[in-house]
Amino acid sequence: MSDRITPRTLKGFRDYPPEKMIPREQLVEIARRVYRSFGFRPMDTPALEHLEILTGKGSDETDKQLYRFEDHGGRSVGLRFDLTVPLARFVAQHIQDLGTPFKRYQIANVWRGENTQRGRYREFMQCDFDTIGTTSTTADIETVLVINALLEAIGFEQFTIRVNNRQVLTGLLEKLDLVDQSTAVLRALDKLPKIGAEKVAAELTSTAGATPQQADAVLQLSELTGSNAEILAQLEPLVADNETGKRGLDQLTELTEAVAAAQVPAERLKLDLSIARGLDYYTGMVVETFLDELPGIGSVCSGGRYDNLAELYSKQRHPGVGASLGLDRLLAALEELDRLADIQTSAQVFLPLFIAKRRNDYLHLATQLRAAGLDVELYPEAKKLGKQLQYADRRGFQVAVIIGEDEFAANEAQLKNLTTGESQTVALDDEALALIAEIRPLLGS
RNA sequence: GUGGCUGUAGUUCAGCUGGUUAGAAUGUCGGAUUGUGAUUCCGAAGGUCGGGGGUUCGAGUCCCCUCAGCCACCCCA
Repeated sequence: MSDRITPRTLKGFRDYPPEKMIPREQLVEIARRVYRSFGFRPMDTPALEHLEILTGKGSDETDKQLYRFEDHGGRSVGLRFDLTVPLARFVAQHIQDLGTPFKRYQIANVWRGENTQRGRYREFMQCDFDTIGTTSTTADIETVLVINALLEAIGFEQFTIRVNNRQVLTGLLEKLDLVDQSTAVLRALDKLPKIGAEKVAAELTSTAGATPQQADAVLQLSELTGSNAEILAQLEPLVADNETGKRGLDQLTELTEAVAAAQVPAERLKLDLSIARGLDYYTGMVVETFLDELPGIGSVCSGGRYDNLAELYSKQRHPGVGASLGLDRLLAALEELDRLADIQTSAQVFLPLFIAKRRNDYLHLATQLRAAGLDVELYPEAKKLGKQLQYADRRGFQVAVIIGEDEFAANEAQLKNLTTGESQTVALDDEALALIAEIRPLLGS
């Protein structure tokens, strides 16, 4: 019997026991609700795609991380490593039927064979929302509003949405004749908060081939500080003689005004010209979101505008804008801030199986309560009442409905508030209406 | 992918320079208490010391490989 297989999971892949899954499902539920409230519609794509769909982009980095293999029919296939590439394929294939603007959300797992760290796994969930087929700045603005609504709905009040516009940087690079090196410049700039201006300047000269003067010129953008209005004012002379840069400035101005008009507290939106985002397909607005209480955890919601989503798969141009909620980071943050309620049950109402012979009566009552919209768990064994209540207590049930022979005889139920320990006696009519009415107020919060 | 740290009951950890049947706390289960849940008391189960190989009279302890976790680089959610 020693040749039994050791139970284990692959590196970077995780099991989700109920105590992890319950807050996870709650977050996903919140995200869905917020996305829908802005009119985004659900969609999904297969986990597995033809390899050339995924490798099309050709970046070495994604190529290294891609899970790839041959399927049973000898096809080369790969697991999706993000939701953007499958969206591009989907749009190229179906946009005629969908019409534009196409607003979608997609919450699904993706896989990357990279090295693991806390909060970084090989299988993880992305919660993306995008608006495809419009270049309107209104869609950019709405993206910021969705991020704000998302974090509010999760229960955060202190967070900062940092916004930049790629065209500002692109304009500057045009002036400096560095456009060809934009990817290297972006990656260097992205490290600014981590390694500091000096090292970024060094990387700009070594990797991006900039002269020290050019590096300084690029870095001066990120040194602009002050209120949003002050930053915009300082930016104006820097982009004055470049069309691209001016467009970026105009869009940023429009965005700050619109977001304020939409009642987002002013301190939450911060123009930050050092926000770069390493991905080179962004062409307009870029956005990252930080929790003020835990800035070190990184951006919990990031995205931006891209000019041509499906260029690899279609002759048509499909501009779009969107962002992705970092579910795992957010869960890690909530855990660290001790904001995860210790709920280990799906139901709130606990029904002990007190008298074994009365099982069918309990089942009947549970059915009545469920019909009234209450979630009820009936204990499956007629163990001692103390044990059953202990089970309910440990799992975070809010109320227990206790009915023994005395109560059955008197047509009563004992309604116990498991949080306070108090009990009350409630008459048990044929439809349990009085009981239902008494349970409801106990399930607040 | 590169480099560093770590790995002992479900969980958090003890285990001195290698030395007989690997401990504690907590949790789990049972009982004291066959009608009331975080208290108390009693009892039980639970470990091939991550896995494999080697050195040794003897390895949880030393060496090698491997797997997993964490950290940095890289990249990013």
